[in-house]
Amino acid sequence: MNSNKTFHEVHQIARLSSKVANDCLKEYGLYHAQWSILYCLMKNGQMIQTDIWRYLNVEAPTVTRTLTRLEESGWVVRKHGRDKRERLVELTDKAKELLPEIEKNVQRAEKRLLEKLTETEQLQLINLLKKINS
Amino acid sequence: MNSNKTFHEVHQIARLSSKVANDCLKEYGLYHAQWSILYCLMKNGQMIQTDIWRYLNVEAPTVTRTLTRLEESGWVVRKHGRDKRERLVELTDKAKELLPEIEKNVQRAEKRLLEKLTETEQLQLINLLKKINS
DNA sequence: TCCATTTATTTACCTGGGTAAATATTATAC
DNA sequence: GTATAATATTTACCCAGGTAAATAAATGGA
Repeated sequence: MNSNKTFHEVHQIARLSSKVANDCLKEYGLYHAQWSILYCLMKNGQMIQTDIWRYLNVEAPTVTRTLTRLEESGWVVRKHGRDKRERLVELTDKAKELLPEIEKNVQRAEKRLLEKLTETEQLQLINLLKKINS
Repeated sequence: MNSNKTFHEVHQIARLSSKVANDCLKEYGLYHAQWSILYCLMKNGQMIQTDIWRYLNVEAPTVTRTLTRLEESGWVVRKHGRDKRERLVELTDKAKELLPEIEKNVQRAEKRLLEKLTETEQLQLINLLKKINS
């Protein structure tokens, strides 16, 4: 009985979350899915596309499309590696310069998203989500 | 510090959630957003579109598009009311007949989504999500 | 060596979220 | 009564998720 409407509540929070994220990224011309890839590259350095979509847990075509946009807007470059099937993705200088500032903005936005919860509840939430996704 | 990566975790659970929902709706030719509207109509009876998007907390054009698909596939009908701006939406006989069975399927899918959590944790999660969305 | 299989990426097409602007109708103020 | 404002819906166009199938390159086995 208690699982009734789970989909609905998850759906609601997901839309709210991407709205808040998109909002704080707007001034940089970025969207939340683009940010998630840039964040990934900032923490891991050069990656091939397969690394990215496996880490983010999305499908390969989704990453292809988003990377195309990120390349067009000058946030990443893609090179061919020794294995010519792979594409090596890395941040541009513009990205390396701006990302730390953007990260701070995103962290503030995350705080706003959770501001109705106490510190304890915030920790509980993250842990429950991680447990489901594990 | 604890709010770091909230967007990421929420995003993950959201995709998992819609995947599980779509999967259990596949045999009826439905998608999760379509189900959410049908569920809404099943509980509330005839509604106008504004009632639907305000309840689901999405934008009007999103509901317009999804209703068009639901009408094409024979789940709902739309009529004009006394106020000619409004469109009254209601379930077809096919929908009324199948929805109770579909609801049971969806409830089972919701249980699968949460199966890694204890009963207590499931309640905690729903309550935390509701609190954020309130 | 050569053919079959695997792997990495892309293309085409579907659903579903958003915003901005257009349309049609109703409500309101003067 | 008529012009203006508000309301309900739609249209056009973004971004982002998915699947299925195509392409290209590398790997492996006979």
